[in-house]
Amino acid sequence: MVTLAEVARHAGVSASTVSYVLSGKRTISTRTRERVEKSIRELGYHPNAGARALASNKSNIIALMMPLRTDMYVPVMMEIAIAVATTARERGHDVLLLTGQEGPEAVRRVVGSGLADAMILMDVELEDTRLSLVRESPRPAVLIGLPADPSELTCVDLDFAATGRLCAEHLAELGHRDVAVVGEAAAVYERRTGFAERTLQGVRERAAELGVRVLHRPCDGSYESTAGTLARIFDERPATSAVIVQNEAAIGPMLSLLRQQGRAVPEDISVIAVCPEQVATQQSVALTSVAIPAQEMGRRAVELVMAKAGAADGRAPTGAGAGARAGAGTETLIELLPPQLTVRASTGPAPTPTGAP
Amino acid sequence: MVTLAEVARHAGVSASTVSYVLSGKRTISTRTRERVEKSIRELGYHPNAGARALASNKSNIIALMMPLRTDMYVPVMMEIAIAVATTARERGHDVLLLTGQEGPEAVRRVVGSGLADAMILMDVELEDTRLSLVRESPRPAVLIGLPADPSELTCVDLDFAATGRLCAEHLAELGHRDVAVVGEAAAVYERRTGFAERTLQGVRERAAELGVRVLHRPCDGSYESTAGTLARIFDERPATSAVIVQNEAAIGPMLSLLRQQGRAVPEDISVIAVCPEQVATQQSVALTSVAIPAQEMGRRAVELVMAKAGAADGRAPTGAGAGARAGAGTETLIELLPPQLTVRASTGPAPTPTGAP
DNA sequence: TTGAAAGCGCTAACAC
DNA sequence: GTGTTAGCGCTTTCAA
Repeated sequence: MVTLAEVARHAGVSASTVSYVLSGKRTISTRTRERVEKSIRELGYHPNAGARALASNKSNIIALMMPLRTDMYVPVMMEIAIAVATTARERGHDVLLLTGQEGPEAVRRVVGSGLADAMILMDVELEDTRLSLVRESPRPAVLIGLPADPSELTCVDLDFAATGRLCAEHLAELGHRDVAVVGEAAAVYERRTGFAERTLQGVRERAAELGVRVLHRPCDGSYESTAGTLARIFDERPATSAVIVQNEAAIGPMLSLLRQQGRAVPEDISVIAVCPEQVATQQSVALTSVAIPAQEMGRRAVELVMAKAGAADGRAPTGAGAGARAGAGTETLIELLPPQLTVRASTGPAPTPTGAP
Repeated sequence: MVTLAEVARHAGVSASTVSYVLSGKRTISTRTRERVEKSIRELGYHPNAGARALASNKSNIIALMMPLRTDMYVPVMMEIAIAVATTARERGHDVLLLTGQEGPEAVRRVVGSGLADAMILMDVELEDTRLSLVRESPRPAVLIGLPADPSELTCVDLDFAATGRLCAEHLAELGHRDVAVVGEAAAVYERRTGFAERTLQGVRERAAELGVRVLHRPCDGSYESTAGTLARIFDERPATSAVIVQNEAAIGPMLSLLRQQGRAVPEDISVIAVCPEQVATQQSVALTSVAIPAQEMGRRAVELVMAKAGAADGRAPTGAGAGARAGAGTETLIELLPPQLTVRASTGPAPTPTGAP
């Protein structure tokens, strides 16, 4: 294994010079730099990660904690994870993958061992057992999702309330007066991240303002469940002319069922989905949708967590020995990404009650 | 930050004793061990990962390299990743997530820096640019997937040829004589992992033996494409009474289309899918399927890579200074997981050509 | 059964 | 602009 010392000898300089060439924390003459870089290349030198972490007290690793549950729509998780990994690499960091399996303990372990410099937690629940640990952690953390009590935390999420409002508005403008919401499974509403409730609240709020009636039904996403949900909706509100779906699994079955029932989209019924772009465009009808900006969420999470890490480094101007907390940051910061509605082929004007115009 | 030295002082023992209590590499009297463990608990000690890696030359980290492309069926990737992470944790390791973005370079970086002790590569292509690096790497690696030339490599994959044979057999036993294969997108067959070809070959081979005719058509999984594929199939082989689908995206549309065409499953047409269990069971008809054992693949990959790491450690009995390679292992090892077919509601006896029995 | 001490490879003062 | 050097916290001989 090639060490920094060997590179130094090979280039005829001191170890610190090599180190500074690598870090750029000191100005080096072009001549020296080039010599060092040449040696590095010729010897095939790679700085040892462990030694670096030990000496600098920074691992250049961000821990990403995935949810334990798998009832979440997986592609979104994956897309976030990939965005996190990509963004982190752009900024010289690697990503450590933690599953929910280990539970809150993982936070302690990773932070305590100095394995990671920072954490990103996905799929945060309203009452998340990891939160107290995060608040006490000396390392910066960012949540993807919005817990019931976000105080002292940094959170990134889609603005689901605005999403709901946007959907209601779009349909109202098209003249719809009876709108149904096909939501997530009932269990999601009970124990979970709250995004479902927030969307629904947004829909109701704006719909009320615009004189649109809203009927909400949860749906577990299976074919049967979707059939049942649709049947109930048209049973209870025969005048329903538009559906907002916030449940990726239910989209396919729903379109299939509408087709079977002879309801044309969008002539007889309009459909808006809250889902990733890919899902919206790959259906039998291209869906008008509000995108779940998975990539952006992942990217912003990394940016925020690294900003916090930087702030923590910068602070405590070497000498003020008082503070106990290293500076994970105590401020509450909630970043809600603005929703964007893309009109495609699944929404159109409300059908006129009977016969011709 | 609590260090090992502090724990030692607190427990009234030497640093090495604490270290050995932690590693179990030396017998410690119960009395001493308990005292040390108590101190560890009371002080909230966590061994520093960087220092450990530096001193022991092992990071206890496995790198997991994900594919760059996203046209792979994502949930399977995710399931493998989670299985890898879980299994690794059970064995005291963490997982570093690498995306394909960085390309082969990532292999060099991670191995060179000692950041990871071993690597697992997912979604290996037939001609994969990472392979030469892997062969030369001093650290053990395991591939998930089977490249064209697996020599000197360790690979885990589902036995897709056997999968194809199993499907052909099942349908033949039910009396089907004309079978169609709805496959992956054409692009997949051209540039990719070869699993699609292997399945197809298995189907053809066994079908030929059993006197069953096979028609294969690629399909990109969109609704339109699936419709086109189905139309062609029934056009060219009106007697087709069974379909084998190896394309998760095409399953939903296909069932929907068959329904529209008034073809009942399984009375008029039998369907077998090659897909994860979850996908098979969540359709409008529970599908007879061969599972993609994502979890098992992830688990085995970790087990194999750790076995190789262990072997590399054990070998070179301290003194035989000759060998250059650290012992990543030069033997070729291919582990093909046996497929398992689960009969559900989508396959049944072939319909009799005309009218009654 | 336990201690003492020599590094592991790098960073970051501190000197010049 | 560059060199010297003292650690970072742990593992692991070697010695008792």
